[in-house]
Amino acid sequence: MELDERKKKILYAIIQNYLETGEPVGSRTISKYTDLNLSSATIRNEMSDLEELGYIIQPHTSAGRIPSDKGYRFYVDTMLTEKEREVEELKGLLLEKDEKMDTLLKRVARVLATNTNYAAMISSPQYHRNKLKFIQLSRIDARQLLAVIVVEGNVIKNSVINVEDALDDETILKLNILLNTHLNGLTMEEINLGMISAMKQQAGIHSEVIADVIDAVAEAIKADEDLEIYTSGANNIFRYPELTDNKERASELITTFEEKQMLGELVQETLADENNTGIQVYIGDEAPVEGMKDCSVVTATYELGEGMKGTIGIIGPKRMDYEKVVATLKTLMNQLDTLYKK
Amino acid sequence: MELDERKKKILYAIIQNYLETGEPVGSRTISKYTDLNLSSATIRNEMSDLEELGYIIQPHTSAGRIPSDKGYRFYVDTMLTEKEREVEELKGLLLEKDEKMDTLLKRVARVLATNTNYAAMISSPQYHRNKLKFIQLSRIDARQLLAVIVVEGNVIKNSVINVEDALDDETILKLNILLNTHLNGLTMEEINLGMISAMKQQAGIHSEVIADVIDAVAEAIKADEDLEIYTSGANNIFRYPELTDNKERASELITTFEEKQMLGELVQETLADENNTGIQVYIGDEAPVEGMKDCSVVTATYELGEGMKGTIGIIGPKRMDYEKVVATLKTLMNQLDTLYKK
DNA sequence: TATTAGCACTCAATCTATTGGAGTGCTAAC
DNA sequence: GTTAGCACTCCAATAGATTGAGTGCTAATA
Repeated sequence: MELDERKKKILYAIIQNYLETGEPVGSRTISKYTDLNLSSATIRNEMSDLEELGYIIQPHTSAGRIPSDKGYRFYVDTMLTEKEREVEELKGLLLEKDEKMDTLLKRVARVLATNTNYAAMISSPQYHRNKLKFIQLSRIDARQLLAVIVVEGNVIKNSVINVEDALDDETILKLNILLNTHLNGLTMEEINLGMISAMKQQAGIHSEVIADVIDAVAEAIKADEDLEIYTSGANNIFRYPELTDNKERASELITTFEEKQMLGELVQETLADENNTGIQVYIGDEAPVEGMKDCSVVTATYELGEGMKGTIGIIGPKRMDYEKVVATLKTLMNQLDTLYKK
Repeated sequence: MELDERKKKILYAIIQNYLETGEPVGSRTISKYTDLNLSSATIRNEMSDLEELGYIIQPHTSAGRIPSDKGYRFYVDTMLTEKEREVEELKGLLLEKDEKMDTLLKRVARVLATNTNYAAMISSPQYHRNKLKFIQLSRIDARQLLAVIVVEGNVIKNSVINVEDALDDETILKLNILLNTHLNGLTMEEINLGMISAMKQQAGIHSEVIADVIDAVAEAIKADEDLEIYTSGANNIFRYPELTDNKERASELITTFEEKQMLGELVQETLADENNTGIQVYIGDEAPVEGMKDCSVVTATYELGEGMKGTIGIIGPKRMDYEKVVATLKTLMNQLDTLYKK
């Protein structure tokens, strides 16, 4: 048995109705709502077929039908290809270039959450492909050095290095030159261990101290450790009884938002997806995050200049307003894009 | 009518029983549990008095009694003065000096939450009294300067400054000297506007550019904006039906944990309390945070070296195990103290 | 005078029918 | 292939009935 055109229409109508009401939908409703001009009995037959095909589910005998994950998948796929709802206005978002990265991201998360009434997350941009722009060691103390590393896009990292023997100004100057000549202009990936050991050799005399220093610098350079994730609107899950009626589940969800590492997987997966059409939808089990089996997740990859990629995600119930969410995300991406071009 | 010794004993017993069970406690229970050897009828009379005095409440006729906020207050006060439960072990906390501040604080929050089964928060230490240790401007680009500010205790702040006209190395050197001679060794509070304008004057020639630079430095120095607050265990509220049965309230609480600014007030209030015995208990309305009317909050001020003060808080239901929480907090403070002394 | 036993009363919580209605599946007719 | 009709199912809501923990009051007791 295949999905003919009529079945598709009916399935679409069922899901749309369910998204609106959150209640199981019966044959009579569809018979009246759609312009198919079919009696409820006919719809019933078709629904029976759709259930057999796995697109819809009956919570119990004598109840209407609700979409299965497969059904949602059908809906999302056809929706994304066929419809192109004009982009909505994003309320309350004013982006300014000078804003600091973290406050900007926090604000974006909040605006997304309040505009959609779902939970929102946003990851700080990863800058793997970016070039090292500036390295500097300074002495702040007899026994302490400060390493400042600046990457293109003005991402800055600091690291305090404890040294056993005091270094004189000249040594520090030499080290600075050594570091900059070797490393400047390189991307994170181009810096390898061989290079570092070569530098250690060149540094020669103070090898003990210098090894420490270079190690610390290498440590500071490692990018992946500062994948920051900001969330907002976790409280929105309380709007959807199917997510909060079971307290275990609710607690699990809240934990996921609070202990953000788990969301990290979502970020990785979204970024990894190469044939990236921009927006991805995970329904139920499809999401790579434990404890989101009852949710749907819509993610998007944003870009703030070359190589500065991050992930945005909206987490809500399966019956979320996919159209609106997708439209909202698209608006946002546009805004972030213009922001960078300014 | 006053609280005689017997009434106190009964009240104490009622509250303790309620803390254990979470159920309204009746006269018969008290009659059996305590060693007062009084019949339930007598207890009833006493309870009637206690209710009149406002220490306990009857949720409805023919129900047992539960403590009022005033009752809790009595309990906490007598408990804190009389009992000194030996300090419990804190499971899973290994503090190391070299750990970065933010990961340290996150871990402390998590350990507190898992040890107590309540929600925990911890604020980054405020360093008002700390001295400026090191300031440096560097050029990272024709049009961009990087300001690095280090404060005693190795708190580091960066700020990228855009300048219209390129500065030559000499100017930057001069600026560095100017900044360091004027500001080094000063506390945040000792730096005032008069001083800054004096510096602007001295800088003289490049006044336009220099004004920008000094403004940016002043901006970066402002301490209050980086009051970071870390939370953990928000999900624990689901353990206590009285906090989550009403979804509105639950949602409000979760929001408070997620949007951490509100917790900031708690931090301010705790730090402000001068006659600080170390640990404070807020019951219901007493807490300065909206949306915690059904909660109790236990806060403590920790100190990591002179002037580096921060706030720890445990948020749970009113019927929390105050003794355990207080003991746990005390252990923690000890550990933080030893950590600093190392 | 303080304490207690005894009893009537109250009220939330729990259980048990009972009912109404939304919805289905099936069959027979169109 | 479509539809009307009907018996059937099952949830959800409602209304009693029942239970039990707990109270307040009174009268007896130490």
